[in-house]
Amino acid sequence: MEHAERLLTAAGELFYRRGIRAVGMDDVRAASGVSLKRLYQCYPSKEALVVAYLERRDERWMSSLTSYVAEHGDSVEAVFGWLERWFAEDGFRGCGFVNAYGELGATSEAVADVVRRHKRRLRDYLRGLVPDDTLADQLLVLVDGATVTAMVDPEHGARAARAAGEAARALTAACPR
Amino acid sequence: MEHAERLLTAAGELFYRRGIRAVGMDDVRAASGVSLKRLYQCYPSKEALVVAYLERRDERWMSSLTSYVAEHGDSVEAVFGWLERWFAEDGFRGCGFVNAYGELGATSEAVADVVRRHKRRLRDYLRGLVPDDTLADQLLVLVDGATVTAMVDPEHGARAARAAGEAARALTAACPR
DNA sequence: GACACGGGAGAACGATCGTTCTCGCGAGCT
DNA sequence: AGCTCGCGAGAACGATCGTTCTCCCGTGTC
Repeated sequence: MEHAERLLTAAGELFYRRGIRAVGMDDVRAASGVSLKRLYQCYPSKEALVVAYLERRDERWMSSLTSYVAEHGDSVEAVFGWLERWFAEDGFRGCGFVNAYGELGATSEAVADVVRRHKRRLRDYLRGLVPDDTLADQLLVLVDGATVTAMVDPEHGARAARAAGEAARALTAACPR
Repeated sequence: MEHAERLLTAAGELFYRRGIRAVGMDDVRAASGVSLKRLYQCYPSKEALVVAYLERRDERWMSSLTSYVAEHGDSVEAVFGWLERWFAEDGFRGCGFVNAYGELGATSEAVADVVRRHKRRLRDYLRGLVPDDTLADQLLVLVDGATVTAMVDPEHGARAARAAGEAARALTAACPR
């Protein structure tokens, strides 16, 4: 069933770019070329589609980050190099999870859950890169903060990423090895 | 005309807690006690009400932060002390501007603008607290990152604020005075 | 060829939204 | 008292949403 795949690709694009509530199920149908009937066979409700979108985004986003960082010697700096590239991508619009949480976190517990899981996974991954728990918390804060700053002010996204990266380097260097 | 005030108070509460698109104009009417007719006299559209909400939120949020920090000797650490208190407030749900941008930034240029102005004002204020431009960028990233982390994981909001505060202190100390 | 069936296109449905309109009451002026 | 005007309550309107249903055609099987 490649329909689910086409649906997730189209829905992901739309949800991320426009915001979730701004996208109707008929928009997803039109963008994916999958009929409404089959859409509801694959995902019985919009909420289910949204959760699937976020779960797929989690997988792809995390694996893109981790493989890039692994290719660069698992260094903390590589995390911010990856961020800088991400911020420069066409259609970058901040963290899809934070945006989803702001929109639906108060309404849908399922959405809030998958966002929390994603952030926990990210923190756990960062924790593996550094020798210290507090440092992992700080890295997470820097990553999310740089993402927010780059979203609101796309022209200075690179500056935000570099400032965060320098902060991370300084903090890491100051930390006992 | 105190109607505008009552409207902004009620609308602000609802928009912030539930998300903007989740709140109907009739919800605002019910919560404020102001008739629909007068609502549209004060704010000719929902977008106008949203913009007014964000502008008022900007004023109050900034003045709460700046007056607290001023009372604590204009120290950078006070910024994060204030954040920690904010995160612990009932009904804290992250940065209203980031949430609004994620929801409506792609749809409404007016909303995107007021969010950008707020973040620029915040950065300018932080710039006055530190001797360095890059440091101001880093502070902004830390503030927004801590806010996002505290929103998604409210139990560890205080931990995020303290980690960010320690990061800020370390970065400030490392910076030439 | 007859027939059952699955799926696509899109109409239909009920809810809700932003916005406007109607109606009727009550205060203030002459 | 009579008249006017502003306002509140809420119905109405048109659009749009999530979801379901109808209709019809193409295909595979006997």
